[in-house]
Amino acid sequence: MKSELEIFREYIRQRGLRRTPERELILAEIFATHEHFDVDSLYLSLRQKGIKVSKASIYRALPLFIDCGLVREVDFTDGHWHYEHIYGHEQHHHLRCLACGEVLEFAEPGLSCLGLRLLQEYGFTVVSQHLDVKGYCRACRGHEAPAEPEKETP
Amino acid sequence: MKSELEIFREYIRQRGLRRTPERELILAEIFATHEHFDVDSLYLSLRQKGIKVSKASIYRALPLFIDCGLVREVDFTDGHWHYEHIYGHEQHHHLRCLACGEVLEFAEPGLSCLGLRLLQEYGFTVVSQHLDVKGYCRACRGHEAPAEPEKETP
DNA sequence: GTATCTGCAAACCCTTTGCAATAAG
DNA sequence: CTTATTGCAAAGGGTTTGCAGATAC
Repeated sequence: MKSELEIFREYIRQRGLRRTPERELILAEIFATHEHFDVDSLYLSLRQKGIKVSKASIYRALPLFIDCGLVREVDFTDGHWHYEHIYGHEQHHHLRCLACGEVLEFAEPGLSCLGLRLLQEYGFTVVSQHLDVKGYCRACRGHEAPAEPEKETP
Repeated sequence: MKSELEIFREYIRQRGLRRTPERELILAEIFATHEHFDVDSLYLSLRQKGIKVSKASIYRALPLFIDCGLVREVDFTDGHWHYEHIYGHEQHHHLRCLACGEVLEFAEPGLSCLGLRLLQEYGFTVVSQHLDVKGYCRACRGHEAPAEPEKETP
């Protein structure tokens, strides 16, 4: 299996873009980080390692990583984007606790045939699918009651 | 079945908030509108009817509607939030065309038992779940090829 | 009467962009 | 050499907030 760096260099070459240390340092940091990140946390963790890259460069590099399928936008809950690296990571979805903000990942194999169904039924070609579940995690359950019980058909 | 206005008034009363014409006009407009909206379109459609409500009031009213389960945030694709009214509307998910931006709705009954599974497996109490699918609609299919074919396990 | 709500405009904050200097190919 | 990229700082744009006046209750 190719490394993320190889994937990225191939993408860069194909597009006639330029291989720069900044982009590769940012990419390395993204894949060194355990999970979700945002621009600010990424910027800070680079700085803490003594790597000086401007936020502008991070903002300009992210669309490239997304475009070549290494990274995806996850959510926009706090008024800014959160991202995660997806290459080499099982397809998964997210549980977000409304009380503590914790994010859990889970798999939903039942969705594997959804793409085919959407193609047949709507002529829609699926590129990505993500299930976003909000609620209360085990620790917060009871402490903070949900406003309304979930209903399938209100 | 209670009307959205009744739901909202009950919510307002319970919280000791105040029933104002502005909030109810905004709510009425949201439910008069066919589907998805954003703050700007809502503001403009109110204005076109000669209803003067400030954007600040809209921004301050939306969290209330969301909190009482009448409205939900849908996505943040264009750099700002989009919303939809959900009360009295079948639970559904979204297909977003990456080429033309069109949004289709579809049902996924297979997810109806997900809540129970997440509760058993993770102790997670589901409040809401939304499946966000990106890809290319029938009209755009072929015109603009997806960057990477979808893979279940990369 | 008192506390909430509205409208206005300014403040906020994340993100984008213009520009000159730098560096990749 | 030519053109993409970087860093800086300023601009952008949706959202939030402070404040004075209006208004529910």
